[in-house]
Parts: sequence; structure tokens; C-alpha cells
Amino acid sequence: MPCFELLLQHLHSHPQRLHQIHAVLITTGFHLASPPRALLPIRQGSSAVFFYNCLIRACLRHRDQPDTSLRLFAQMLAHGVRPNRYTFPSLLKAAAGDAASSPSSGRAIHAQAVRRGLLLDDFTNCSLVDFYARVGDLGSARKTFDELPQPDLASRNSMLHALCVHGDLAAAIALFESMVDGNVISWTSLINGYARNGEFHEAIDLFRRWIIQKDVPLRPNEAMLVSVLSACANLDHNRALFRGLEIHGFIVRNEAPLTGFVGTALIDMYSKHGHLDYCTDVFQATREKEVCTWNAMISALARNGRAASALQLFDAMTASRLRPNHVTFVAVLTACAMQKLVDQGLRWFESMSTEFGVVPLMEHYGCVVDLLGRAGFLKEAMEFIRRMPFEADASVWGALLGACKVHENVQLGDGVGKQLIELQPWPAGLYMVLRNIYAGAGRWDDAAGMKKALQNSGIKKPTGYSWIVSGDCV
DNA sequence: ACTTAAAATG
Repeated sequence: MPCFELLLQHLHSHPQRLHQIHAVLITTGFHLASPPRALLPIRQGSSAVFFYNCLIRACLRHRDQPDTSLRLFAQMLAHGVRPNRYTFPSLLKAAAGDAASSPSSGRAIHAQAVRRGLLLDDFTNCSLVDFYARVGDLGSARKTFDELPQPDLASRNSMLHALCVHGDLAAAIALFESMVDGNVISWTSLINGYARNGEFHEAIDLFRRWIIQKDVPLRPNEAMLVSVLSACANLDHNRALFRGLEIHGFIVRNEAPLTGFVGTALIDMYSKHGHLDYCTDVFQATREKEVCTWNAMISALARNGRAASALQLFDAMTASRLRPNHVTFVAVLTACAMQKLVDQGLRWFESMSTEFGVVPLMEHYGCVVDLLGRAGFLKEAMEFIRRMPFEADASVWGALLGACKVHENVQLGDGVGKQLIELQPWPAGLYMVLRNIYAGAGRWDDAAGMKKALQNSGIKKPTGYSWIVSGDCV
């Protein structure tokens, strides 16, 4: 196998070729074969570490090869190649993105890092904290972090993000406020933490606080803009629209580039507040449209009663080389449901997997049930649920229930309601739909029972919330 | 020559 020597030399002069080389190695199954035979020529020495580090890094781009990074790591140990400080950050990142990873694989890597004396390396520590948080073990992330004598800014930002993701906002705020050297990433993490935990006002306020910081050179930052705009989109209040408009103005004034993601966030924000004309403007002004930008615009049209235009835009999207994803098809099926285009909707549902390779998720089944149900094909919707490849969840039954309500089919609605009783916990809107069905049929006792059940469940009924309007996928 | 922290559409 002297070819590996050649490969290594080639890598020295053409590092950008790494991905091609890695792809070839994967497809030929080389580095997955038993260790000693396949990679014999690169046993020890500094170039071997470099080679492994590069390959492990390449795993980050090849998502389709699960646990390859861990195999590579095991293999390098088996070869007696010693991992160094460049090894662990990539390894941990790759392992965290691997669905099969668990805290225990992290602990094995962690132990190796300790053995290699890398606990003084900021990069490795930061990656460890991040890894534990990403595989859902906040306790270990916290413990690792707390044991660092002097965590650097990146490690603190990692911890901050971890706390936000796991919903421990109090601890996140405490950490944030203790940081005198917080940077844009720290601010973005907490703004996003507020937003994803439903504290939209706080997210917007923190963004404004950041703007007021005069001594910091304000370079508008894409992640921060996206986070705060999504807070404006999700806040169901007129004030939120004005805040969104302000931020849009801020973007224009500061000549922040209207990237695909910022454009997406703006379209979504205007769409949720019913300003379809602004959505169109932003969509046109966004130069490099991402798939999500198209999705946001298609949903905006569908949501604001322009289903035909939504379907036209979907055609335009497929006509360009972009690949629609599962979100695209939620939007398309929603548009079909609103226009009662049953045949067309069913055709798209069929072709999404056969033609576009997008496997339908629960949401898509919910959309089809909504599509059939709205058009009055209640029996067919029921039949469709029976033939689903997996158990329908509350959102799917809820779509059918909504249709029962619209078409005043108390008998089926009653049956569906009984089905739903099996599925806990109920979404808040469900109680009200059931109540209305019973009330519409004059079954006041049952209706009152539902209202009582809602109160007992302790769920707050969101104001202005309607199961029917929000559609198929609640 | 190889390493760390933030973001979105349903």
C-alpha cells in the first residue's frame, strides 16, 4: 500500500483535495476495514497525526457516514498514533453530529483527552462542553465547565448556549451578566435563548440593549438578526411588527447584507403579521436565496390566502436547480388544502418521496388529512390515517377533528375525540375544538366537561388561537 | 500544513 504515502504527499500540496480523497476512502471501505491491514503504511510519525486529523475533520462534511469519526479515532489509537490538541475539537464535533453518539462515547473521548494531558487546552475544553450539551447531557457539560480553572470566552459561550438550549434561562442570565468580555456571540446566544424559550419581549429588549452599547463597534451580525427577527415573528402583538420594521430599517441603514437567512427571517416576520407585500419585496431583494428563503415565501403566500401563487412559486423553485425539502412540502400541501385541490395535493404527496426523495413525516400525513378533511372527504381521511406507516399523533387526529367540526360530523368527531383521549398530553386547542363540536350538536354536558377538562389540565388557552386557522400542523 | 463558541423556513 505505498499509495498512502503518495496520498499524504498530495495532501501536503493540495489540502483542498481532502474531501475527494476522503470520499474515495469511504466508498472503497478502506479505513473501515480492520485497522492493521488497511492503513499500515501510515503508522507513526507526525504526518500520521496530521492525516488522521484531516480525515476526522472531513467527517464533518460527510454526514451520511455515521460514526466514521469514532472508527477513525479508534483506528488511530490502534495504530499507536497519538492524538494531539488538533484531534479532539473535530472529533467531538463530528461525534456530536452523529445521531448514534451518546454521553458515554463522549466520556471515552474525554478520558483520552485527559490521558493526553489536554485539559489545559482551551479548544479541547470548549469542544467537550459543547459535545455534552449537544448529546443532551447538560449535567456533564456543566461539570466539565465548572472544573475549568479559567474558562476562555469560547468555553463560556459554549456553556451559555448549552444553558439556553436546555431552557435554564436563569443560569444563562447569571453567566451572561458575569461576563465582562462578552462578545457578539454571547449576546446572540442569550437573545436566541430568550426567543427559543418563548421570552420574545426579553429577546427584543436585549437586542435593543446591545444596539445602545456605544463603545462596541456595531457590526450587524447575521445570527443575531435572524434570532431577534424570529422573536418578532413569533410575538403575536402589533408592537412586534413595529420592532421588526425597526430592525429592517437598522439592516438597511447599516448596509448589512440581505443574506438568504436574514431574508428568510424578514419574510417570515412580515408573513406572520400579514404583510404579504413586504414579503414579496424582501424575497425579490434577497440575492442569494436559500431553500429556506423559498420555503418562507411559499408559506407566506399559502398562509395569506394566495395558494395559487404559492404553487406557482413552487414550480419556479423546482425549475431552478434547488431541491425542495420536507418544509417545502408542508407549505405545498397546506396551499393545496386551502384551495381544496385534493387531487393535486395527493399527487404532490405521492411524488415528494418518489420524485424528490423526501420521506413524508408526521407533519405531511397531518397535511393530507387536513387536505381531505377540509374538502369533506372525512371517510377517506379516516382511511388514510389507518393506512399510515406509523401511529398517528395528536396533530394528525387534531386535523381530522377540525374537519369534523367544519363539516359538523358529530358522530365521527366523537369517535376521533375518543381516540385522542388515548394520547396525552393534549395540545391546548384540542379541548376547545372538542367543546365546540359537542356544543354545536347541543350536547352541552359534554361541552361543559371539555371546558372543565381544559381548566383542570392547567393549560392556558392562548389568546386568539384557533385550531382551524393555524391549520394542519399545530 | 490540521482545532473552539451564535442563526432560520413548518
